[in-house]
Amino acid sequence: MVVTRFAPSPTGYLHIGGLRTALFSYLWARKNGGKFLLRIEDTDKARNSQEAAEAIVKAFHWLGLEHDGEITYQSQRDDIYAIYIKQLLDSGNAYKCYMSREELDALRETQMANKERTKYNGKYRDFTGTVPEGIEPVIRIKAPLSGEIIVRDGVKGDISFQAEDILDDFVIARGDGSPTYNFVVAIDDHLMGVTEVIRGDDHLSNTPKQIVVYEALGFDVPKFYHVPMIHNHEGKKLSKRDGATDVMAYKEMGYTPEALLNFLVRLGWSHGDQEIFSMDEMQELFNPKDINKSASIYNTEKLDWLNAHYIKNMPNGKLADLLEEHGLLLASHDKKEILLDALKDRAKTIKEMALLVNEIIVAPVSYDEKAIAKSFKSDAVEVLNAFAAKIATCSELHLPSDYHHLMQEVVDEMGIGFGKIGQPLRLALLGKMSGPGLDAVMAIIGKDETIARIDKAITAHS
RNA sequence: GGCCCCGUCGUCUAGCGGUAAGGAUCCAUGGUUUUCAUCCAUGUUACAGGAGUUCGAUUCUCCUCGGGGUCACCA
Repeated sequence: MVVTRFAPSPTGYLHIGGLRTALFSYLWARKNGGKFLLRIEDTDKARNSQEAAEAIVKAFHWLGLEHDGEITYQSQRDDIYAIYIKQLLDSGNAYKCYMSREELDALRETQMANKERTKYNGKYRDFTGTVPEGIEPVIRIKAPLSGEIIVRDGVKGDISFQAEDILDDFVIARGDGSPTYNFVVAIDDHLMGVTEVIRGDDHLSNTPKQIVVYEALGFDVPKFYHVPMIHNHEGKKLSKRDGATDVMAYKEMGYTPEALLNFLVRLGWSHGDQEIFSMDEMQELFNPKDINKSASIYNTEKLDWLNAHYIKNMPNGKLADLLEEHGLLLASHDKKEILLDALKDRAKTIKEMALLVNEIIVAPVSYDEKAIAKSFKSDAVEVLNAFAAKIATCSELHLPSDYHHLMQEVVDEMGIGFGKIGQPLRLALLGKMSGPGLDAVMAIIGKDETIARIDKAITAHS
């Protein structure tokens, strides 16, 4: 059974980087018929973990990712951690350290002055004398002082660390008794039955410490996959400014879950040349062994393209629902299908599409002056009047093709090219020179509105 | 600074000793379209540098350079 987990610290929302590791973990669990667990790393009790968890679950829900089982809150597991602290103390794998903050600071300063690595000096490791008064001791684990620690990483390969380079007897419980990160991670992953840890490679250098904990407790070490970071345009860690914002902001901006997930799954992972992945395909094809070793740069050009792709291929009913979330009520519009068909391959986001819809159903309040000067001369008025007169006499006008036939008739009768009617008509209906097919526009707004807009434009420019 | 990781078009990436270094995006051009967008076609652009190993290196090794991560009683 493959068990993965997503273990965010409660910053209050889920961002792009976190979402990607969550997605990878989710896909790998689903592919193997395993479990995808959620744990909130809130050993720092100052923050409201409940709120953070809700925000993350909400984002997962929007994207269609569901975690299995109950959410684990580290802040509620102190009694569990206490058992393991005691176990290590009893077995002699950990000890109380009475060094004061001042003494520790002084030690560091000396080491820095001597250009040495800053590390705890092991003063209380095998201490037998009398203990200082008035100090709440921290608990330190006895880490190996020499030798090699190998992290077997599924992405990067085997990585070797020398204990003397990176380890010291690090703190596993603070003076107030609360446990620290590297300690609880190992315990929780073990207790939750996590078999594969997929996380950002900023955790790579923590891993040897966690391995020390696993081994001190006699736990099996899980399989690790450290996925490279996502960088911003400057090549630095992603910050709020450049994309590490709340994932839900992408919903606000009009991106679809399909596009966002597809975009993220291809950031750092690939399956040959394939670009488009449905959720089913992702679950079928994802394998962490195909994750890249190098960091990637966050750039939304491809996200825009993917979003446009998914909008283009979306059933109209679903599209209407999404538009409704952006404040556009289309349910009662009798020409909804024509409208959506005319616009769905023109928008990069749902939000943009909502704007495009409004550009059609709301009459223009101004006209492109340059285009008016060029294409709205007296002969154009004549053509428009002829066309308006023609549609006024027709009673059954519903489809784009109905309007197209009438435009064709006018063109034929007057012996002119299509451009002679198209350009002025477009200006009259939309106020500008771009937009969807005019026959569709007219079918959407209807005969009366078409005539009204033609009259209005002629009045305004004669 | 110590330790660790990384280095193919601007960007996302394929490649796993022999390729005209492929795809996607972006950009440009052409076609389609009454317009714009879509769509289709075409095109510009990449193996960080230097030594090895080898008949042959983008691919393997080492060095340099460059970038990133991490060094807490934060997670």
